[in-house]
Amino acid sequence: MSKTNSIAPLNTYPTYHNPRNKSNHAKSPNCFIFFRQSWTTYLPPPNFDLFCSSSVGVSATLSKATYDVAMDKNAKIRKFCQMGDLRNAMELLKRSKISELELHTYCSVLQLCAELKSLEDGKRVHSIITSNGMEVDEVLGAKLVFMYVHCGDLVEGRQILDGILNDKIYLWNFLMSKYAKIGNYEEAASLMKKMQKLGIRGNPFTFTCILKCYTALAKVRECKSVHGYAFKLGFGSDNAVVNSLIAAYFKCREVESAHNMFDELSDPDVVSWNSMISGCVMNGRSWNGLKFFIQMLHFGIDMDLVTLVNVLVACANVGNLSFGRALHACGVKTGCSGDVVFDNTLLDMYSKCGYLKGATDVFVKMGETTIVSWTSIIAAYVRKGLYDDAIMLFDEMQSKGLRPDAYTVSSVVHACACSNSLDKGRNIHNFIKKNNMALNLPVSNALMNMYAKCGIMEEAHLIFSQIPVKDIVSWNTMIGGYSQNSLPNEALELFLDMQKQLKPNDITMACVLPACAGLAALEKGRELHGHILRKGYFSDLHVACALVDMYVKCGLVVLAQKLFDMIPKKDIILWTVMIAGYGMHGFGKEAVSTFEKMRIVGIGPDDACFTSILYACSHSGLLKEGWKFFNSMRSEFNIEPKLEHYACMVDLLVRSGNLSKAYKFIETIPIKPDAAIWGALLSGCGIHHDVELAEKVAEHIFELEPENTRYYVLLANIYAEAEKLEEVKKLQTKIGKGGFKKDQGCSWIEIQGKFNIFVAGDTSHPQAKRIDSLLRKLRMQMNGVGYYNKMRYALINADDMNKEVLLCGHSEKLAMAFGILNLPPGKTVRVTKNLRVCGDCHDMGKFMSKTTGRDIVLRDSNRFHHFKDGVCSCRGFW
DNA sequence: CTAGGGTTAG
Repeated sequence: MSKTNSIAPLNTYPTYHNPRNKSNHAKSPNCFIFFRQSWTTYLPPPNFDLFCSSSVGVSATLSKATYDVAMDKNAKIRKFCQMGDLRNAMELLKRSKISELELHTYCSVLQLCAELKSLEDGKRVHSIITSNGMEVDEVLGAKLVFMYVHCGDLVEGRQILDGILNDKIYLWNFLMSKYAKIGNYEEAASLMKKMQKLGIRGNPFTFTCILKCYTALAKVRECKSVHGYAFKLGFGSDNAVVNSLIAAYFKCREVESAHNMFDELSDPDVVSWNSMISGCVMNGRSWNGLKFFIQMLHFGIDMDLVTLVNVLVACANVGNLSFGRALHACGVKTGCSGDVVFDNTLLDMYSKCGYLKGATDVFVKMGETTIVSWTSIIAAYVRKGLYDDAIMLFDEMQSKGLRPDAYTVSSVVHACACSNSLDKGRNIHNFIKKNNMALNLPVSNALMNMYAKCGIMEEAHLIFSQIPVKDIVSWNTMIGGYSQNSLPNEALELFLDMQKQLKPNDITMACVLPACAGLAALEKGRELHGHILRKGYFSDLHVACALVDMYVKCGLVVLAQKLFDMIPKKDIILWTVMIAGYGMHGFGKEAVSTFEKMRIVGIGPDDACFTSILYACSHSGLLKEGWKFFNSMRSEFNIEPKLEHYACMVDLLVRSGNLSKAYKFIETIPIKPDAAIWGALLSGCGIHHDVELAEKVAEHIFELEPENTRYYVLLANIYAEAEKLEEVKKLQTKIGKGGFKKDQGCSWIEIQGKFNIFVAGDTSHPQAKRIDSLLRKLRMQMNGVGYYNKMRYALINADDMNKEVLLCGHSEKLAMAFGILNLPPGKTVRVTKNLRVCGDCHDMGKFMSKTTGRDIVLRDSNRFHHFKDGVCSCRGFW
């Protein structure tokens, strides 16, 4: 079976929304300077007497003498604080008597502790305050909260805030924003609820912060409720609040609400426009995002760095290179180019627009590179199929001392998957284990995909089973992996498991359908077709293609063709599937005309497509056409034939009886022929009874694949037909001793969604007697009209030799008979066999179709046989 | 003293 019949790569993943943890860029490294400047505004109030006679009791009772000393000490400590000398301030504080210290001195020290983020000193001041018996009132409490929160002890800060019930909004906001920053959105939300309970009015900061939290928690209803509350308090026209709402709605996929918010803004600023652009992009409406950008320029709003970054992403998504170049120019003009984030995004834009040179140019000119730059340039090489370069870049990056993150690793694992580099893949897997990155879901998914692509499903499954919370990509990857590795049962089983937890999507369909195709599970396939129609997945080319392929392989070519005709934009893979489909069913002329139609619509054939058309020609005996296509590969399309193309040509020669030509042809192949090519010739020797050539050919084969039983059986049959029974016996003992892997012949038929599986000589089936008597009756009739029992077919597979199965016991006969007995009259009997059909069963099929008046479609491991009125569609070509 | 919009992977 040619490889081309499988559909395109199935693991194209859905792009789904990933709420990002935004780093707060406002926290620049010079925040200390910022605090030092603002701190000077917190110098002691001018009227000290007034201050002392207020609620602070301790100093109010001081005598004039102590007062002066105290004044001196307090002033000294505050002086140290002013200069940022925490050490001396602390020393003096510790050495001072309770009676000497004033509230404001404590405040100054706490402020400095906060600025220097010295939690230890802060705590000491706190304990001094407590042991001094100072009342922690609103002023001192606020300062303590500020210190604790600033130093990162949110729990202590929260506790003090709860105790003093300060209604200073900034303190609440401060705590809330810190919780948001560390990702503890639940705690932030609980603060918000407490504020509401206490009747503390929020301000714009409160709302922007809480919206961010609820968005991160994906709480749409809570966002809406905050929306209502903020508007009730009169913040409906505050740009920051409305901008936050726009972002929140977009991230919750409430696109319409976001647009409504924007429309209500009387004076949208650059952030509002940026929010619209990014919102459109993240909701898959990049083109709309670009429109907003143009509109924004019409309104005279100046773009900034964020604008450009957003628009570049949109541009990358729509793949518009020329627009991207214009944006590049904008970046230079506005001074954004040179910024790492801008350059990273620009690089990625070029890469996604397919312009690798542009991406590398940006990369080499970058002064500063980050992990994102490297990941992007690696992904750029992967996108172009330059997998080895990508892997090299990965190594180079590490030698520069940059540590790959989950993004980088995913890209490189993907490169290994695409290039079938199992060894490199394993290396990176080890790296991942060492760095504890296997906990990252996309990384695990990428690894599974890599192992699946390399055909190691056990390894893939091990990873799959260790993922605690699997997403739809995990399931799809695993199902698709089983499908592509010819493990359709495992694929379907997993598909059932998946549905207990998740709803399948379009990609799931494209992953399961090949499993149905593999098993010829028509009922299941139809069920999926229904689901696809209800969900509107047919518009996805991958899905449509998989559906066509499924129907082809379930034997319903006409239906497959109808679906094929309905697909408006066909790609090369779809055309290839249809051509291969016709080929499998022996509709060579249709295959050729489909190929020509494809040429007319301007799609150039690739090498896989040529395999399909050559395969079709050989299976329909189209000798002349076959050679024409084969020769055109080089002359017209500049495609160098691969082994599989040569194999088709050998097949074609063999089928048309040109055995010696085929032998000579094999000798001229510039690539070393494999066992399959010689095997095609060997079976040709069987059909044309050429024992001498068969022996010569078999030598080549046994050298290449000494453990493949198939070829021993093939040769044994050739000997059997030539009545060289001694030779047959020799081979039989060889096979018996060899302990070779045997393919057991088995056939199955699906009736009302249930699979009935038959193996050769099986008498355990509940209907075994009925089947047997039907077959006996048919056999007698056959003999009566001149068919005779052809002993030469008796050795069609290795199993037969061991079990000495009688002719009549072949699994495909049993399955066909079972179908005739159990399907309503007029319904086509569809049987699938895992090996090639044997000649006697083929005769039986033809005869059955005539005497019972039934259409029988038999799919074997090589092609389809449509039995109708005593004739088979293969016309002897199989 | 606290805020709203931004880059990389499958």
